[in-house]
Amino acid sequence: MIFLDVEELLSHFRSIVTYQDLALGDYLFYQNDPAHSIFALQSGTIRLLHYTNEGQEIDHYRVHAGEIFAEIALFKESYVCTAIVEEPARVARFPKSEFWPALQQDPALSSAFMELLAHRLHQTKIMLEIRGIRSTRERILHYLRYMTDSGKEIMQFHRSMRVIAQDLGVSPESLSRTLKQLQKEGIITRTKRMIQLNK
Amino acid sequence: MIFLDVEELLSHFRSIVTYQDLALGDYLFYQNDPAHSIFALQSGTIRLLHYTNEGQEIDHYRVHAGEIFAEIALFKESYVCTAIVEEPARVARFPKSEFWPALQQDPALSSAFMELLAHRLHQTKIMLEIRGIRSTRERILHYLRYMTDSGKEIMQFHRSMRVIAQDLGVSPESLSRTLKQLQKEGIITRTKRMIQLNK
DNA sequence: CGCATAGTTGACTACGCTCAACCCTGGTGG
DNA sequence: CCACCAGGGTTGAGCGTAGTCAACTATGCG
Repeated sequence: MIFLDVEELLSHFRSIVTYQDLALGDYLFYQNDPAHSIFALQSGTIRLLHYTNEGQEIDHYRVHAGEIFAEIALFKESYVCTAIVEEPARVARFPKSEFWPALQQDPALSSAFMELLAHRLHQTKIMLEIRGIRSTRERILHYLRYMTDSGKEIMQFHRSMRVIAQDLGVSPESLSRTLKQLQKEGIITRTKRMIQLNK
Repeated sequence: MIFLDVEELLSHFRSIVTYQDLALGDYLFYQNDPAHSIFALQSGTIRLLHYTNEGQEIDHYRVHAGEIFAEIALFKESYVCTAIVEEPARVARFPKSEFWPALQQDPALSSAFMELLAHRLHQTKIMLEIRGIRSTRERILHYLRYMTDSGKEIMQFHRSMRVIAQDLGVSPESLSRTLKQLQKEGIITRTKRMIQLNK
């Protein structure tokens, strides 16, 4: 049994998972609260941050639909950061008190979860590298090359252009222009919802 | 027993770890090779990439000194990417055949390793978010805020400016100028090897 | 003491962001 | 069935910022 996506994790733990709807501005947990659960975000956006001694907010990162978050809570007594709802969200809650023992008792489950973490780390590092590329053009090309290869020569995207742009750390306008240019040069071909890289 | 850094991992597994020196251009492993070990990089730089069916290189990311890499190999039959030495490197090798059973048999070890992964994921996502900030100035400020808070108000860096610049996805010149500007505005104070954020 | 390297500064350029208008598509209701 | 609207996507114009390349300075090391 191997799960590499959130869906399988959810279905495996359906008996312990509870769901919760949150409104904009809600706090899901506060830094230093007892670390009681880990979560998967079904929809919406959540911002993780922490506060300095002087009370200043330090941004960590945004969590988007489909992501697991607060896994670190598994290993800590209390949350290391605060979770604020940025777009109305639905979260799935895995209580640590049940989730953790389940992992401990089932080596297969444990290694599957570990694999999930390792896999996400890998993906995140790839995106980090892509965002490190200065030139927008090159950044987009690297992104396309990476995406198209995992997706077999072609990349069809369910995600909107503006989300992809955000992913790349580029303005939507820049993305649009650059894609147009690449198309003009014959490097890619585009149709409705897909981009093909021409070898 | 908890390890959150590579050193402790190395010392705990010193009996199974072997060391290896690599020259520029060497291949540590090839994609599709049987996944036989995971590694920690002691010094140098290694580039991970994979090849498409047409033989084109697709960059994944660079591994720098102090990092563990190829953890995914633990969960796969074969390597998903190729490792090329970009700067002469020294690597520590953990053979999967010994490392994996050790994890399986020792729950404490297993959860420590899991924590290591979760922690790295967290850090990487934070850097990803920072690199997503468009304005160089803001990017640097966020970076400083994050770094100084974990490190108690002050950030002293062993890493060179150009490495930090690379970390931020900014040219060294830009970093230099921006720091100077921030200093002029009284937002930071700088000495030899440290930067302080003034509240 | 001098060389090598890291860091800084300057001048210039161009890339990409912003803001605005516009177009196009799909969904909805008359 | 068509008209309208909303939203995402594209284009245009202008500007500012950050990158590049080069020279120069500071620091550390043999």
